[in-house]
Order: sequence, then C-alpha cells, then structure tokens
Amino acid sequence: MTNTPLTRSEAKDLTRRRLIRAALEILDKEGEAGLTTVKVAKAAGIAQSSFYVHFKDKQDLLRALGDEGGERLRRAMREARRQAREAPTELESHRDTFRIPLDAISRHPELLRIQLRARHDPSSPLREFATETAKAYRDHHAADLAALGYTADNERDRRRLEMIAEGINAATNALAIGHIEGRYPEIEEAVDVLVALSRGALRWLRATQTGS
Amino acid sequence: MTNTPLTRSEAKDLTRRRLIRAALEILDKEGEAGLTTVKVAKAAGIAQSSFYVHFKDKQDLLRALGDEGGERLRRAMREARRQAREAPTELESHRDTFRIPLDAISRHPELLRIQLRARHDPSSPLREFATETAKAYRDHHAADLAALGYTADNERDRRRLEMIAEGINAATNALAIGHIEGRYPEIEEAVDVLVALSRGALRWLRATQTGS
DNA sequence: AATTTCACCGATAGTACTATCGGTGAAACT
DNA sequence: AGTTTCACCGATAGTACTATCGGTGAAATT
Repeated sequence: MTNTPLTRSEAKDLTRRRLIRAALEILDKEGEAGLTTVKVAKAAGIAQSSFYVHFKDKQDLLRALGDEGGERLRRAMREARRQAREAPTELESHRDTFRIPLDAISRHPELLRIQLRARHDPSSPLREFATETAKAYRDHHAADLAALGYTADNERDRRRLEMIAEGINAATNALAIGHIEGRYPEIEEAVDVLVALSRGALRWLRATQTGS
Repeated sequence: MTNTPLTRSEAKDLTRRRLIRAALEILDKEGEAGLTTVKVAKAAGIAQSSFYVHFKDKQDLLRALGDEGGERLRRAMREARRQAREAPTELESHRDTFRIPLDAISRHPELLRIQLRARHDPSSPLREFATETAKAYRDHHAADLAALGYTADNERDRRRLEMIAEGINAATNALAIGHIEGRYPEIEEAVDVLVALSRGALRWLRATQTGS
C-alpha cells in the first residue's frame, strides 16, 4: 500500500471528508437521533473534541451534509443524463425521463432515504436540502411535460401540471425505494409502470385541454 | 361550566388521553427529537414524574401513539368509506377509491406527516405504525384493482399490480400533503389527476395482459 | 536550526433529558 | 370513622451528549 506523504491541509481535508462520509452513513443507518459528534468522530478515527476543528457545531455539519448531498445528487443526475443522451429513438428518450431519476437514486439510495425523512420533519436542519432535492426532481418531470408540448396558460392548467409532476415524482420515489429494498429487482419494470401512469395523465390532459 | 365529579379511574383515563393528545401534537409540530417527557407532561398539565404513572417509559408512549394513530386512521377511513357507499354511479365509485384516502388524510393530516417521517427512519419506534399504515393504503388500492378485474396469476403480474398500487398510493399521499399545505385547494382536482394516472396504468395492463 | 502554526488529544464544565423514590392528600373501600 | 389505595408531586440520581480549554508534537515557515 502507498504511504501517506500528505501536506497538512491535504490531511485536514481528508479528515473532513471522512467525517462527512461517516456522518452520511450514520444518518442513513440510525437516523438523525443517532447522529452524535461522538459517533461521527469515532467513525472517522479522531477524538470527539477534534470534531470541532472541522465544524463550528453540529448544525454546521448538517449544513455541510446538505451541501454534499445536493452535490452528489446533481452529479448522479448529470451522469445518468449523460448516459441517456446516447439513447437512439424518441420512445427511449421518454423512458429516460423516468430511468434517469431511478438510476440516480439507485446510485445513492441513502440520499433519498435521508431526504424523505427530513422532508416532513419540522425539526430537521436538513429540511432545506430535502425541499431543494424534491424541487429538482419535480423540475425534471415538469421539463419533460413542457418538452412534450404541455404548457399552462391559466391557473387551473398550471395546478394540473404541477400535480402531475408531483404525483409522478412521488411514484418514482416509491418505486425507487422498492427497487433499493429488492422488491422490484428490474428497473425497466418500474420504468414501464411510470410510463403507463404518465401516459394516463397525458391522455387526460389532451382530452380536457381545449374542451371544458 | 360544568364541574368535574369524576371517579378516580375516569380522571386517570382523562389524563392519559390528554397525554396522548399532547404527544401527537408535539410530535407533529416538533418531530420526534422534540418529543420529551417534560414537554408532554407539561402540555397535559401534570408533573414530569407523573408521566410514569401512565406509561412505563417513553417507548411505551410511542407504542400507544402508534395504536391510537392507527385507530384514528381506521376510523377516518371507515367513515369516509361509509359516506362513499352512497355513490350512485360506477364512475363515482371509482373516484371514491381516491377520494376516500384523501378525505381520511385531510381529517388527520398529522398522522400522515408522522407516518411519512417514521417510514424511513430506522431509529423510530413508530416504524411499525408507519409500515402498517402504508400497507392499509396499499391494500385499499389493491382491492380496487381487484374489483376492476385485475388479478395476478404469475410473478410478473403480481409485481406489476403491486408497483401500480404503491405508485398510486405514493401519488395520493403527495397530493394529500399538497392539499393540506394549501397548494391544491380542491380535492376534486386531485382526484381527477389520480384517476387519470390510474387509467394509464389500467390501459397498459389491458394492452399487455394477454399478449407478450 | 529556531520558531511558528495547527490538527489533534484528554479532561471536563454545562445542558437536557430519563427514570426512580419517598411523601401527600383525597378518593375508595371496610 | 378508620384504613387502604393511588394519582400526583418535588427532588434527585444517572445518562448521554455538546462544546470548550490547555497541552502536545509534527509540519510548515523563517
């Protein structure tokens, strides 16, 4: 194994990353209640008091976790999108709309779990992260709807599109969790279901767009 | 105001219900982290130490909250179903499948919030409550699919129906939260969206049922 | 080579909460 | 009327965690 001839700031940065990594794992496995400076520091291999060399306080760590989580998620989405761009047909491209988030989530399941938990917890400092993440997914689906020519020119239609994007997003998350937990081994099967649900919404939009 | 000529056990029962009521409110407003015996007891108007007259420990309270929450939810679902039984047409009856959970949730929004939070929190003693509640909703939707003649005779179809029920359920919860938060003021509009999503899934099932 | 910087350490003060204990008075029982 | 029961109380021991502080040695700087 290679030695560690690190400069001081490199070593500090490494420790900081170890702390964040450990914190994310503990957060995922034990929840926010189990996230203590004692456990995080120990898991990162330093003394509890040294935690404060890297973070002002626990709140500061949570903030960093939100940033890091968002960063990872955007990276995963970008990567999934990059792979999808090689998709040949237009049909495939529509399937991609659903495959991209599923792939991104599968890459970092802990982020979805943490997000879903924080989303409805008024006491969680990660709520901002959860809200932003949810918005990113919703925008993703809203962009898909817009690309298919479904736009809103009044309040009612705007609400409809938002509800559809939110519903599809929630279904995507639920199936992603099921996939992570092993109940739905095949991502393509989940994509099938999401495409079917989505088509129902689109058909309804078309049927009611010009009429009443 | 009426006096309180209560027997001892009546008074104790009243206090116990006050504790559960206070605990549910604190849980909803401040999350599990904010739920302490100090706050619950104070909110119920008794001393912190008297909390232990009614519950063995905090765990015991959480267990009681799960029971109480499940009870309230089942009552709300039953009541909503009772009202729905007066539905005239078959179309209305199908809409009711989605209106019932939405109504039930609107009646006790705190229970959904608590459930969604606990569902993915490994440290939460309320996880069982969350799992059971989620199952109750899923069964509700699965029963609807069965009533429409969609049954599974192989593994793949079983998975499909489960994924659809789970997806619809997740969408229902998401729209219910949106309704509670005021973004979707009209329940009927949410029902429209859910019906549309559902129809897409049913159409897909029909199209692929006998073929490939 | 001498000096400074600083990531890390152990010890510990402070805080918040859980759970127990002995005491009290009014309700319930005899 | 006398006795027992028990819901509730204040006090407090015990536990877990946060955050601070002075000290240390090796890296960085001079």
